[in-house]
Amino acid sequence: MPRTSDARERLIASALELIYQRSYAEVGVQSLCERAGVKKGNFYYYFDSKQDLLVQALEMRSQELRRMLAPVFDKDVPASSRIETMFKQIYFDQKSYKNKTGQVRGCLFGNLALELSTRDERIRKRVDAIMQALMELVEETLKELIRTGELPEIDTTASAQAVVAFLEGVILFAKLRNDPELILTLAKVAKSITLAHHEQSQSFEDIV
Amino acid sequence: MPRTSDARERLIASALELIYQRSYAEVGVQSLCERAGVKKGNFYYYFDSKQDLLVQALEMRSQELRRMLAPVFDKDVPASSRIETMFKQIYFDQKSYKNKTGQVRGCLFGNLALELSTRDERIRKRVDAIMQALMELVEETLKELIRTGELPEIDTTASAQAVVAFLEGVILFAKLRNDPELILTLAKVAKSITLAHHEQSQSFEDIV
DNA sequence: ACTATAGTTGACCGGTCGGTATATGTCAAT
DNA sequence: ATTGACATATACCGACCGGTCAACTATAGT
Repeated sequence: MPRTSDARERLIASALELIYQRSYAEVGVQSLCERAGVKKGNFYYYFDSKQDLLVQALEMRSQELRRMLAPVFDKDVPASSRIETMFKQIYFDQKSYKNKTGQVRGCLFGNLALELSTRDERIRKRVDAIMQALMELVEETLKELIRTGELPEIDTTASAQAVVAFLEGVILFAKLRNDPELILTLAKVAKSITLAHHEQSQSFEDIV
Repeated sequence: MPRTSDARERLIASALELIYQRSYAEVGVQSLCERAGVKKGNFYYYFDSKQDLLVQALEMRSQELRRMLAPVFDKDVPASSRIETMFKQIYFDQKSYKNKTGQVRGCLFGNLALELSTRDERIRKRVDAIMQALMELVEETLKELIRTGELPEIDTTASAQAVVAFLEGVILFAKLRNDPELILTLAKVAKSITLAHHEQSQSFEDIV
């Protein structure tokens, strides 16, 4: 039997929209249903719980992220500009949302990481896995730069971690200031992060 | 007439504890009162609203932060090691909390920045101001390093911004992984961030 | 001892929370 | 035409939400 209802999809879309803009705790099942045009009793036909909906919405959104980042980390874009391009891509994303709604909503995964990491182990693990996947894209890029001699032999895992942490921090500030331009301003700093690890406990003079 | 009750202080302490560990939306006035040993009706004798309590708690916590960071940014610690020392200090803070409770709680201001920036303008402004103050400590450090020739002439405002953004990103990951060691690992990357801005649109080779 | 005020209390408000139970409507394959 | 899965709807649960209020008690300063 074919699916004949898109209520599930509408609920996931509503969850993505509302939880992204507000927060998980602040968005009730009721408002989710209202936005999706679904009666509350019907909600639990499609999802075991509010948490279950979030898990499935997270899956959807992580695929969106993958799709958005695919051209950025594609083989035909030079490795040396991928990370900066990623920052720019995220900048455009945040900016277009601000143009629509007046608000910078930040990174859904970052938002949920801080809201739910200490409260919901299942969500924590999913968000962690998504971040891990992003880090692997960055790490692959770094490895390629080492292969081509554009980067020295550094700890690619730690450096990729640092780049993604910086990205999340930058997005946090963009949300706090409600100013997407900040992402663009700080994007160029990102590449310097990759150079830190092989310098160990060097003083500033040694680097300069 | 002198103050004869510490209920206000107990409520603020409870708010700091509970909101830090859970989130603003998830912690109700009721649970706040239970922890502080105060009846709910009494809560509104001391605070206009739950939001009002958070504002005042934020004030308290920002003073704690200032006190915690004062020795780090003191004149008798060399400017070249202040930023790294700040990371270490925050590492110890997060680690001691994890030893007590089993959880990395992250940065209260970062948590609230992501949870409430789009929802509560008053809180947003307060958190922004606190972040700004931290950035100024970092910026003063950078200026001193330039004065002593340990750093080239860079855009200190943007670099300080980048350092604090990185810090917040690192803390976010520590919370997501529930692993404070991450802060220590990534601390050494911080200094390289300050070197990025005067490199403009340089390629990786130019830096290496 | 009195009194003004600081502090406390419990009952109550309308509304929402996540979740459940159950009856019914819809449609395709047999 | 009947079956059975898909799908929707209504009504309800106890608990909790942030917030209000009038009545009360405890105490410090006189």
